[in-house]
Amino acid sequence: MTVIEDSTPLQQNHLPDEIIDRESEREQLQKAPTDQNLHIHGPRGTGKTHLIKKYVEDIDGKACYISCLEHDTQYKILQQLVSQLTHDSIQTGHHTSELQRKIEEHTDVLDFTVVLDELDFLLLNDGDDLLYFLSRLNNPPRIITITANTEDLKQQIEPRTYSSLHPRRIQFEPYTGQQIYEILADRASKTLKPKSLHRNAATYIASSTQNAELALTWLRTAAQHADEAVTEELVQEIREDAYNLHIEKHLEKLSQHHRNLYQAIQELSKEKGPVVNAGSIYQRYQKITEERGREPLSNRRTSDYLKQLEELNLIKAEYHYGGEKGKTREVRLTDQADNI
DNA sequence: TATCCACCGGAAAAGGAGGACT
DNA sequence: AGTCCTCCTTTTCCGGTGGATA
Repeated sequence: MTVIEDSTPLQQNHLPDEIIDRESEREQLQKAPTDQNLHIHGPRGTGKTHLIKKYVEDIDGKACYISCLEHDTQYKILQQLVSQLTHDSIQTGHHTSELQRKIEEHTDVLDFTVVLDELDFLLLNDGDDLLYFLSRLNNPPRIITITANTEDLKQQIEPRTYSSLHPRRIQFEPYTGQQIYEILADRASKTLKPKSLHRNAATYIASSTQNAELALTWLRTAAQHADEAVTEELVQEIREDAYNLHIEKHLEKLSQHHRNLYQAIQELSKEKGPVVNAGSIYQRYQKITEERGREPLSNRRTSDYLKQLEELNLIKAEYHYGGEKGKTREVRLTDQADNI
């Protein structure tokens, strides 16, 4: 016995045609002049990527969507751009300027949009070289940047880049409990048998998180476990599972080393309390990695990886520059109490 | 006043994969 | 096939941080 009628709309990457409660943002997006660059900022799970992907579908063919989580250097993004524009794949080994020239050939004759999602991961590695290059072309493409951590691009990039980019900012606020409730109810109506999502269950989820992605993962997990209906008890029962699944989904996109690091923090915070410092994390990470028969990365390298986990909001870190604790950072896991 | 803590984070360098040319 | 180029990933090196302690 299952409560699921049509599992498609429940799946992780499903993009429903209608977006709930993002009317004003959608309007801002559609009404912005097409030569105006945009910077979209908002916490995770507020529908930024979702809305942009729909937008890209609407103006089909004229936009390149690139996630800087996967393509985190200027070079990789240039490769992506060239291969999307020319429809064939580019290997490594080329000169950056050669790729830039190819892109320039396209911009000269074609107006198109470049969407850079998760921009923080590019800025972390390569700074703003790519943004500078794109914005200073003769006939620059329209640039839409999306980030969860950089509210104001001006703080993060060179003044000369900012002045040629000069993006209009579109801010996504966290969903309210009411909105999360509506999203859940809507999704349930499309996927579950009638009346199988209890009102209290949806209310419980909606009062626990403002992150729509997490809320939907939660609903999905509950629906898969449900016999007759998704009840409040069931939703409470699987709370932990749903959250872990949500985390796993993010970690999947990263490397085994990231996962080992995360596990190290998990273990340590279970043993010694929630706050752990970077040194002990590294030691535990080494142990875990060696036990799996792999060579651990250097301390310096994992320091960068920790930063990436932080950017993804999987951990929180507090930096100390000197003082009684020396120069270090204290790390703890982001948990549901943080209302992500 | 010198030294210590504990590790951050920038810079440089090493090693590797792939392309272009001879 | 060999050489030289490119960029990517990772390591190595090291200066720096500011209160606590001797």
